Order: sequence, then C-alpha cells, then structure tokens
Amino acid sequence: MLDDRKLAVLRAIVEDYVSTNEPVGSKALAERHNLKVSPATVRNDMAALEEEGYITQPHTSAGRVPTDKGYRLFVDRLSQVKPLSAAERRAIETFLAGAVDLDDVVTRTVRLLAQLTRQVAVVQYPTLTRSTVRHVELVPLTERRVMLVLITNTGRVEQRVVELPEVVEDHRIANLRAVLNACLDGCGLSAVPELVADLPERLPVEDRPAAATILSVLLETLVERHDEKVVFAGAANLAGADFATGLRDVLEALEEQVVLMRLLGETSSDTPSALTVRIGSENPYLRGTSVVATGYGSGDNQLARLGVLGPTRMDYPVTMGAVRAVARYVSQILAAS
Amino acid sequence: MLDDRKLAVLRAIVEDYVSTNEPVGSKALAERHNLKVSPATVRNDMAALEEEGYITQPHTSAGRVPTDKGYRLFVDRLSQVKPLSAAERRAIETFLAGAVDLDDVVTRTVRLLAQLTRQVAVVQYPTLTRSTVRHVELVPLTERRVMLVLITNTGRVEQRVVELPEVVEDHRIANLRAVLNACLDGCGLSAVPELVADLPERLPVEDRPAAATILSVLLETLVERHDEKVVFAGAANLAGADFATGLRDVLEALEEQVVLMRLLGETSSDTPSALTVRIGSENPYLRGTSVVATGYGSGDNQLARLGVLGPTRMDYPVTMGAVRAVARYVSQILAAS
DNA sequence: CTTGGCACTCGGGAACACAGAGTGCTAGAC
DNA sequence: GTCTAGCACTCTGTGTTCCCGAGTGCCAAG
Repeated sequence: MLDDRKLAVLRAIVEDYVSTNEPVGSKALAERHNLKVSPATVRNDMAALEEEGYITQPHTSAGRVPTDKGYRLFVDRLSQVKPLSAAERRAIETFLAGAVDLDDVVTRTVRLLAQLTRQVAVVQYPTLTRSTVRHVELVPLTERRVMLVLITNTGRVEQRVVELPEVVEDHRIANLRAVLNACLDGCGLSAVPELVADLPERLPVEDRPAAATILSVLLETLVERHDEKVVFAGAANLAGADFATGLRDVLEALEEQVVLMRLLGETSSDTPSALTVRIGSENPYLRGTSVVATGYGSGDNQLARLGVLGPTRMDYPVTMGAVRAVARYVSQILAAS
Repeated sequence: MLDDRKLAVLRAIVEDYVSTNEPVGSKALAERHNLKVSPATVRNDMAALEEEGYITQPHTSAGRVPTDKGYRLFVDRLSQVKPLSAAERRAIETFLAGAVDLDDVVTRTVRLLAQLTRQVAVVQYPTLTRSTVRHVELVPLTERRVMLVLITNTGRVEQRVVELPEVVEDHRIANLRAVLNACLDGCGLSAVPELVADLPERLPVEDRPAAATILSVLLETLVERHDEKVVFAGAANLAGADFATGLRDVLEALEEQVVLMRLLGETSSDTPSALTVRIGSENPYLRGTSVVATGYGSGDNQLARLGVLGPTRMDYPVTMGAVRAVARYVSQILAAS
C-alpha cells in the first residue's frame, strides 16, 4: 500500500511543514529533497497518502499538511530520536547539579526543558507513594499545637500544623516522635497506613487522643498530595504558535493541576521510562496539542513524569531527544542525593 | 484649567473605554452619561483634555482614548476603590480558610486574586527577614550528612542537606540542635547572623568544624531566599488582551522572578499597606502594562507584597478593591496561624 | 509506472469606492 | 462668556472586483 517512496514523501512533507509552517507543494518537495522523481509522480503519491488519511490540504489548490495520523506514522516509523549535542548535555548537567533542594531541582528541570525544546515544559513532583520516610518531626508550637514535618528520601518535605484535642506536654510529644520514627523510619510511604494502624493502642491511654489526631493528619498528608503537584514553565513559547483550540484554552489547562496530570499521562507499567507521544486528537482534554512525556526516577523506581506540550506541528525528533535526556539527568541527580 | 465638567468627561471616557475597548466619541459620550451638554461642548472639552495630554486619538477622526497620564488622574482623583460584594467577601474567606499550610495559602491566594480580577495575579512569598525562628531541626541522614530544617512563625519551611566535613555522631548533632534552638528560638531572622556569630566558640572544639559548616548553610539559606520567591496565576486572562509590547514579552516577564519582584515594587516604608498603582510607562521593565499592588501581613508586620498585572486598559476601581480585600484576608489568615 | 502538458481552482493581495463615525471650526443663541 | 448647531473634512473599515500564481487532477505518451 505504502511503498518506500511514499513514506519518504510523507517524511519530507512533515519535515518541510514543521520547519516552514506552510503547506508544502509537490514541486518544492521534489526539489528540496532530491527524490529523483518528477513533481507529477510526487503528486500521485500525495494523492495516495491523502486517500489513506496521512495528509490533507487546507483548501483545494493548496499544498499538503500532515494530519495527526501522518505525524503518528512519522513518529513511529519515519524518524529517529535526535540526541542532544555534547555542549547541550554539558549545560544540562552543570545546570541541574547546582540545585540546592528538591524544589530547586524541579524548578530548574522545568525551566531547562522549556528552554531546550522551546515549548511548554511540565514536570510532576516526585510521587510520595514510591518514596520512603526519612524522618518524622513533631515540633511543639503552643501547648495545643504541634507542627508535623515529614521528610522523605527524595528530599521532599511536607509540613502541617496540627491542633491537638487537649494540652500535651512537650516530653510526651517527644516520646510520640520517637515512637513514630522507630515505627516508620525507612518505610515506604504506601506502607505507612497499615504500620500506624495499631499504633495508638501501643501507647499509654492518655496519649491516645493526641496520637490519633496527629496520625489522621499524617495520613491525610499522604493521600492529599500524593501525586497532585505539577509545575510548568515556558508559557511564553506558546505566544507564537497557533492552536486549533485557542491559546486561552491551553493556558487555562496549564493552570489546572488535574488536566496537566492527565496530559502527562500514566506511566505504562511495563516500560515506565519509554517516551510517550500523544498527537493532537489522541490527547485527552486538549485536542490540537501534542504531548511528549516520559517517566523519570532512578532505574526501576519510577517517581513521576515530565514532558513538554506544544502544537501538533512540532519537531518531534528534537523534542523527544530533549525530553529523554532531561529525564535521564534528573533521575541521576535524584538518585545521587 | 480643568473644571469639574472636563474631569467628568475624562472620567466618562475612561469608564467607557474600559468597558467597550473602543475609542469613545463625543456623541456617544453625551448620550450615555447624561452630561446635560451637547456633543459639541464635549468636543471642546476633549480638545482641552487632549491639549493637556490626558487623552489621545489613535488617528484623526477616531474617538479618544485615555493616555497613561489620563488613567493616572482618573485613579488619583476621579475614582473610588470599589468594595467587593458581600457574596464575594464570603467566598474569599471560606476559600482562604481552607488552606492547610503556607504553600497552600499562597497558592489559593494567587488563584483567587486571578479569578476575582480576571487579570494575572502575582504573590510574593512572605519575606523571611521579618519572620522569626520557630524551630531549627537537624536530622541525621548518613554519618556525614544532616538535613537542616528551618521553620518560621509564618509557617514557612526551608530545608537543606548539609555535607559535613567529618563524621559526627548523632548525639553531638542532637546537642548542636539543642544549642541552636536555645539560641535562636523566637528571634527575628534578621538577627540570626549576629546571634550565631560566636556560637562555634561556645562549643567543644571537636564540634566546631561541623557547626561552622551547618551555620554557613543556615546563613546562606537566609540570604538566598530572603525575598525571591514569587508566584503567579491567571495567565489565561492575558489571552484576550492586547499589549503594546506583545504577549510574548509579558509571559516571559512573568517567568522571571526578578522582573516580577521589581514589578510588585517596594513597600513604601511610611504607608506599607497602601495600594500602589503603576500605569503603563510608569512601570519599569514592562511598559504597556499596569500593576496594582499592595503589601500584606498583619498590622505593622508587613511580610510581602501581592498584586495583579494587566493591560493599562483595566477596571482600576474594581481591581484595586479586589487587591485590597485579598491582602486583608490573607493577612488575617497568616496572623491567625 | 513515470513523466510532461494542460486546464482548472482557489486563496490572497491590490485597487477602488463608499458609508459612517468623528472631528474642528465658525457663527449664532442664551 | 459660554454653549450649541451646523457644516465641511478626514479618516478607518468594509465590501467588491479583479488578477496573479501556486498548486492540483487528469490524461496521454514515453
């Protein structure tokens, strides 16, 4: 159905259209990519490609433009991920290495990715569920209030102010802290609920109400934030591009955590570090945009996802290369700290 | 020079232009705002206002549009801050009251403000320099690493991983923590540097290298972040508006912490809670936009600033009302926690 | 299967006219 | 003096027409 030359024509159309943003015609195509056939032949191939739904023309007597299906074929079979230059890799490495804490790692990552791809970059904070407890801290604030601080092995810190049901002296708080840490230190966050389930029963009766309150806040913290936080950068890169759905909708989606999460998509359980590319209408919630995403995290321990969002008309090979490279470096940084 | 009627004409021009986004002509003006004079008279007044530089016409035989100077006069003398409706106030209150920690307060505030004003909202994190130390925590991670956590009275938490120059046993870390807290608890952050200056000397000789390292990281934390963090929301609201400088530039500025800080401006020392309005060219770094900002924080203890950014053509009375109200509520929330 | 030729289509830009909104000016009315 | 009415003038924006050129589809010949 689609012989090699037709595929070559499709590839050429995608490449030209991505770089020029103008429908590409048979003549220009035959010239620019020495295909060794005449424009007329190219036209025949184009007709076939259009028949199959890989390309379309905005109006009669205009050049051809790839459809979502055309981009899909291009990404799957006609292109290779383009690796970054050595200079870019060095720049990434030094830039990320300068981060001082988890917040900083994420912020730097998202900015870096936006700059590299000239698209909007999206990074999900490392998921709590896969992390382990490094330390739990209880800081008395007033006699009826303590601050609960949860530190994970990914450097993430969650804190909550807890209102106690009764006055609790500092030494009892200290005791509770010791018990908590003994119980939880090094445990996976997902294991926390069952580990603390019977904890109040192992305490003196008078401490149980306070402990129960604190534990409920702790559990709440775990579920609430467990994978909600997503940040983005590079909105300015949208200014030039034109979206089917309108710039406003895209900007609105970017500020909705939930939508952003859906766009990044789920890590497929079998190959978590594979690049996911969703093109145009394949995308939930935001047709007309493409998303290139991947999981990150050290080895088998996938923490979260990151990626970029842009118009369907994007340079997929370059974008995919940048996303993959950044994911690797940030995984490395997180594993080291 | 400018009698009452001319001022009324200017006010009418600003109001009409803001609501219609079209140059306003003498006839429509005379009708819509029963000025009780004829269009011809209005034209004379307009000529005078134009002479003085308060309004201008895009081209001959178009209506008039306010200049920056015109908006300035309008804001200073012709308008009153418009208070929010009772329903809006209730909505603000309940929405902000639901916040669980400082991050959440800031996030909710910035979103709320964006939604209320339909502009881009900008909120600076409460400044560390004005806060006080509530607790310092040292958590041993490995034998050569501790995590330093600094908790302030505003609920802000800063954490850093510190690489120690030598192996330090846990009980010495615990001791150091006790000393640090005894020394710093409740102190203003700005006082920290001098308070810890001679601290190593008061410790056993063997603890001094570790203490010095930890203290240097602590001081670094204080200066680095002291007022850098600024967040924004509502970028989608820019989609409709047209900026003299181009949408792209505005979006770029929003992602630059430094520029954002400059835009929010300094809290004037005498009246910290006053509304600051910078119109168009009065604005540094981003001509063509207006910024309405104010300080927030409880009473005399101004913590930081918040505000909105939008096109010069904005509804100043409403925007000012919203900014003021949100600043008050968030101050209240922060004071209570 | 490929190629050259040819008639056809359609978008986009240039030229043009025209209606409408708005202005400035001047002379008269209060 | 100040306001008003009238009038001539100047624009922009819109709709129309026209034409060029890029690009196509199809057909017949290599």
